[in-house]
Amino acid sequence: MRSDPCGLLRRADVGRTVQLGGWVHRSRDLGGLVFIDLRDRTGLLQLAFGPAWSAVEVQQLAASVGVESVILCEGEVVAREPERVNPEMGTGEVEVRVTSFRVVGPAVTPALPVARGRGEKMPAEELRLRHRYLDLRRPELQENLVLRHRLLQVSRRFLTDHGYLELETPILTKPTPEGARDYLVPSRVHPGEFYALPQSPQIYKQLFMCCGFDRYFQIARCFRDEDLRADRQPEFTQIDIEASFIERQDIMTLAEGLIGSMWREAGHHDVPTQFERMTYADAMEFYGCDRPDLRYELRIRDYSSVFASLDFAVTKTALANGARVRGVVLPGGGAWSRKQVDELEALAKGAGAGGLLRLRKADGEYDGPLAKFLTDDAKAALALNDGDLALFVAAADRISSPALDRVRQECARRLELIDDKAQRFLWVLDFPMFEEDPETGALAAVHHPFTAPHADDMAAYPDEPARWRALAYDVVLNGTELGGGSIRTSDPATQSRMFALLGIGDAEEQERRFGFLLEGLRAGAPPHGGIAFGFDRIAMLLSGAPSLRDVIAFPKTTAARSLYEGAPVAVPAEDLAQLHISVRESRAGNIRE
RNA sequence: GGGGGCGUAGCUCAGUUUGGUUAGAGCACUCGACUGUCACUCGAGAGGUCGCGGGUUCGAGCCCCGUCGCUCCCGCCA
Repeated sequence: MRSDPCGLLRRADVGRTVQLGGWVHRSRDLGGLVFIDLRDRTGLLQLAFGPAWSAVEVQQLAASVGVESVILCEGEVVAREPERVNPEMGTGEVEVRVTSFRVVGPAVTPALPVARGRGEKMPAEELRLRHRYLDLRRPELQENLVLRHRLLQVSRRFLTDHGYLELETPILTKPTPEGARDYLVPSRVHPGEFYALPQSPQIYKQLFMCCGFDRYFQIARCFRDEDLRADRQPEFTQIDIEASFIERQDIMTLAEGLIGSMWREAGHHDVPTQFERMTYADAMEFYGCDRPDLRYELRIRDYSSVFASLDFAVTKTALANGARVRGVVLPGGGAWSRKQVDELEALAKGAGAGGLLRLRKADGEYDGPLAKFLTDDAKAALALNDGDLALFVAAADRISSPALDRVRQECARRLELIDDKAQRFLWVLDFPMFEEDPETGALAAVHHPFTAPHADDMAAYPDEPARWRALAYDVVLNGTELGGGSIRTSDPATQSRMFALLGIGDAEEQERRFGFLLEGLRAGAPPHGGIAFGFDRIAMLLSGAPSLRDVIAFPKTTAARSLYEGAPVAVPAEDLAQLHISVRESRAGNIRE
């Protein structure tokens, strides 16, 4: 039916008679001559129709066929004369003079354009999703999905070559009370009981290790019933990895290799073989967040000692209460208007800070509420240059870190400090094992409850689990988390203790909720650990797409709906009855489960 | 759960500031002309529940209230 994909014909094919099939991308009817740009996933090709080589019926058909119709044709590949070469087309040196032509899939007028003119804006997201069968025809989205395919293949190849087995885990699993909300699936055979869709294959992959599979990976679909974002879908794909008889370093080396292979596949050949490393403590101290963007500095510094000597009420009180005064110095920020700095303060307040203390230096003079309190020693310690703006937050670290994080991100953007060509990969290491709820003091796992703490921390502070660091690691690129993992607790007694520290002290409850993991560990567990990568996010970064929706064929809207098929939907009462589910009406009168 | 933006022709938008005749443009579509175009060009035509509902008014695309949808962000995402 087809001798060639249309986008691959080149000068070397001149003289061949070819059979082609594809979609009418655009057409130009010049009266005596007709041109059609034929499209398939390999690209565009110009078909030419003229009285010298096309029969009258063929010319008439070509002139009347609508865009997006599917056609089959036959013709001869001819070279274009030099002045008629189209350098923007891969096939621009040739065209096909069509001798026979058939419309096999006539198309109604498309609801939104597939072929866009230069500078023409994209249709609204809602329409693109509703008419996804057209949107996915656009070369940009086709390229994204083709890249996605290549990234999956190169990952499978890399991991397979390193001895990893691709093993599958169930989609119908057990609800997990911690973490994100589960998608629940009612059981028909067991009235009132529910499966959950997996948030991740975590426990299964650890059991694989207990079973001796030694090295596992899976391109795993995961589900979380939380609110969406541009970079968050309820259903997403992760590259999930676990290995036995390994240490943290082994997983990090493997991950660096895997990332390198994906980045090379996407055309980036300058990925370092070893990524930079930073402890969580340093990341929080100097960047205010656990996934710093190293493309710019604007480091946060501790100015507590400078302020300790100043008779300034705000900072004095804060310091007396055990807080610190931390801040950033912004070269050139002194030129910003009052309003522009107010906007920064709004960001800091949005992150929980009471406000931002401002200090500006211009022509050797200091300006701001602090200025008249500054001693010569303080001025020397601050070391401001003319044109600098310094912004301080006097608060506990858990307030000042996120506040200064947002401020410095916005300032880096304003000061155009971000080199968008740079790729700064970073390992963030030694996350705390637990975080303490500031009100209740209750512990929650920072990574997850199966992560192993540093053995020496447990030994040094046996009764202060809040001080334990975890053998966890995140890999970060330019401020975006690509993946994260940890060495797991393989000793069942330690695992049991972790559950107890997280408030699940009751042995029976532990067995009920995590029994099948604990049993697996008790049956002989090797030391093991792993990592998982957010694959959609990686595909988004490598394709340059602005949204996860542009690298997922059929994504959900931010309200978690599919607009093309119209899911979710209400189901007939008899179907619900089979599932032993009754539905009550919400205030708005809409049906809700 | 909260906040911001958007919703006008098939698509992208103008019109909303200050309510006032028959709501416009470009692209797409239909018809016509055209033998080297490649965002072809030129001429003509058709195409509207101004998201939806209610209110104010002599009169609403425009003002008010509500609601729905899309989107961005906060919360949330072990």
